Amino acid sequence: MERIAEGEYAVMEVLWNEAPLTAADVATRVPEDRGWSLATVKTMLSRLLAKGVLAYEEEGRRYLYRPAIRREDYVAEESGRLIDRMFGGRVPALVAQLAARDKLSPADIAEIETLLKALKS
Amino acid sequence: MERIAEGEYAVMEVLWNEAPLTAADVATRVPEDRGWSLATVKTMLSRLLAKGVLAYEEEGRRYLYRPAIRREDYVAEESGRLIDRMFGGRVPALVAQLAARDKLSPADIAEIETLLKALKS
DNA sequence: GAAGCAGAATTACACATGTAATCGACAGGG
DNA sequence: CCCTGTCGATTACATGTGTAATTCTGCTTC
Repeated sequence: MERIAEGEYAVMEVLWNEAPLTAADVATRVPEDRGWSLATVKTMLSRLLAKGVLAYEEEGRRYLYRPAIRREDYVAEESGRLIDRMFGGRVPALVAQLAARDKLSPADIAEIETLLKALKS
Repeated sequence: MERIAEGEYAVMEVLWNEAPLTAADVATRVPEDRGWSLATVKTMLSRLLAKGVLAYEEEGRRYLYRPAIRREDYVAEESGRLIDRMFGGRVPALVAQLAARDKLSPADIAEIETLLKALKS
């Protein structure tokens, strides 16, 4: 699966939330703070098509875009990459790091514990 | 803190493991599979200096390079970025994803549980 | 039917990154 | 003293990315 750049990812997010959409619709749904013009969004869409992570169907003269890959799959790949690179593939090392940085609220801890408990049965 | 590109990161890894080192020494320690020439390694070193994430001291005519940022800090920043982008900042969502993908061995689970238990006291 | 508008396609351009080669300075061996 | 190897510094060049503007083409509206 081709790599998706940071900006492109924002477009994918939109389409993972709602699809199919026209280019114009995607543009209105991209987070405000990107400050993108419609032209920029169209560039992103083309590049994502070229990467094969989006598909489209023609609706009259317009395209309706939709994701061609599943969000879970991409997210899994990216997180795997990070865990491999930064933690030698060891998930516990990641969790230890988060713990050391106080990134885990008591609620997070409880939630994770419940998750893990369920896994063991 | 400036962003470190994938390739540059490999150089940082070397120096986080052992520092200070000369450019030549870094080159020999970069993973084989990169297939980098010494020139490439030198480019990386310059760019990392420019980004302020490396420092050096002169030893005669050579530089001895050493990290100017701590590995933990950088790793924390990067993992935070990924968790924010892909999991809405929710660590349990990340763990759930890993679980759903069978990325957690029984040993991992046990290790994480121990970790979390320690946190609560 | 001409003019404009709305889509996608094409082109643009600067900065980042991967991957070097080349340059200019100097140190050490003959 | 000069040659050569070794440094860092500078330059190179293709591809990716952010961020558009421009072009081409066909539908709509006078």
